Amino acid sequence: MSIFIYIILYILTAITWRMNMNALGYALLSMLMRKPCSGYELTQLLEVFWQAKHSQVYPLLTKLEQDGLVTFVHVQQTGKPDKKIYSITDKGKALLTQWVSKPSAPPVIRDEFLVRAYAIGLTDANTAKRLFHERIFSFEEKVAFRKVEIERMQKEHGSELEQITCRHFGRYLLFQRKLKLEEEEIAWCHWVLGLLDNAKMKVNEKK
Amino acid sequence: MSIFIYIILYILTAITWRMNMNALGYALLSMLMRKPCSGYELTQLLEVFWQAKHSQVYPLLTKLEQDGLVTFVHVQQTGKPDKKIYSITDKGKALLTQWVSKPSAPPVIRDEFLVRAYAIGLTDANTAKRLFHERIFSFEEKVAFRKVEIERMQKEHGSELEQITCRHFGRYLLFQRKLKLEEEEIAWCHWVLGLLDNAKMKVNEKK
DNA sequence: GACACCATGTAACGCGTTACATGATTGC
DNA sequence: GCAATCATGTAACGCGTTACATGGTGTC
Repeated sequence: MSIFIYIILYILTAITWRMNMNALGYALLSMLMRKPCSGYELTQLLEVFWQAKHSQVYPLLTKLEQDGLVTFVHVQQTGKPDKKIYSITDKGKALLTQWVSKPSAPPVIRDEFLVRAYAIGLTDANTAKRLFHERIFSFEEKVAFRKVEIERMQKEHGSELEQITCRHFGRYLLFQRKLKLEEEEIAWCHWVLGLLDNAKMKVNEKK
Repeated sequence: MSIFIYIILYILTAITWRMNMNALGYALLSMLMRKPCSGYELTQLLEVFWQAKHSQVYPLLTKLEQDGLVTFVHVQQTGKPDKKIYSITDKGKALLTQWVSKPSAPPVIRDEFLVRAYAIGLTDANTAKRLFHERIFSFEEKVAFRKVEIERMQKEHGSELEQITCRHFGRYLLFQRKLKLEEEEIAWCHWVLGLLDNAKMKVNEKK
């Protein structure tokens, strides 16, 4: 009885091994669900997830194509280099669909700034403030950019955007999430700056 | 004239090359500023930054020791394996101090769940909801844990904790940040669940 | 009897980054 | 003239993960 289960598991393992699909592979497939794209465009769009480099994207697309998960057509352009436009296949769509409802691996987050924040006591209050102001500045840029993107989406697609059936629904969710988290990061920086100011005032009081 | 600059740059490069310090190295140094620790303990404490494995921590500590940035003493224990307690040296402290005020590399964030959220349109509304409920559950656990840690710190160190001079200030900042961001993540999930419910209601209206 | 915790290490492998390589067009 | 944008690729290297290895104590 359970032999069948082992056979199925074996086949699934074999497929997984042959395809060696990692999260980036699925990220590319899910991007291609929205619309066909070139490798170059995918590299830019991937920014909603994380910043993968083209040197990783191009070879992976070749691999996905070999595994029959995507196909591409050559497109000749004038004044610009030629490109390959990739589309997801039925096989790719099936693989992605069965992957979506599986449990997710815990997120990987590595942020140098947090180490600096941790060791902030090694600097004077002014340097500390400078570091947090710089952090705020870089995140405000991100927030501004994110807001533009969200508004553009809302103008283009209207209330349809907030429907699961909309092709851009997933992208919209991620934009909103990034915006929230980036704003929260800024709020945290201001809170820290407040603490640093309190400390300064107390020093002045002592004088 | 500019020859001096090149010599300085060369020396700095040579030092950097020999020490080959990455963010994890500085993370360990900053942990050791708070108190001497074993490699095992450092691996647990590193959780505030990101989850490094012991297989990375132990060899790195050996390297830091060879570079004279940390020292260790053997501590024999009964009922438990022996351990090495590492402390930061003056050289390590100096290196860390000059690193803290340098600009930070952009954070690395890789989260599989976001790919699933992006491709959520491939599943039915119920599966989608299940995925977001699971996400909420795992983040609520983190929030609860974080709150316990913060309260423990506040009880132990009182209002001194909110002073840059406190040895635990950095750690406190990071705990508060994680808490805020984790709560924001949960809020986002609830927002998404709201959208998914709206969609369902509209389907019902059509019936 | 199995599992989790404490504690330290090594080896192999795969993923991701940096750098090398090419080339036409548009804007400052 | 220089940099940026579009567009695709390869090669080398280092970081980080998984797995292998050991072994005593305490808990279910």
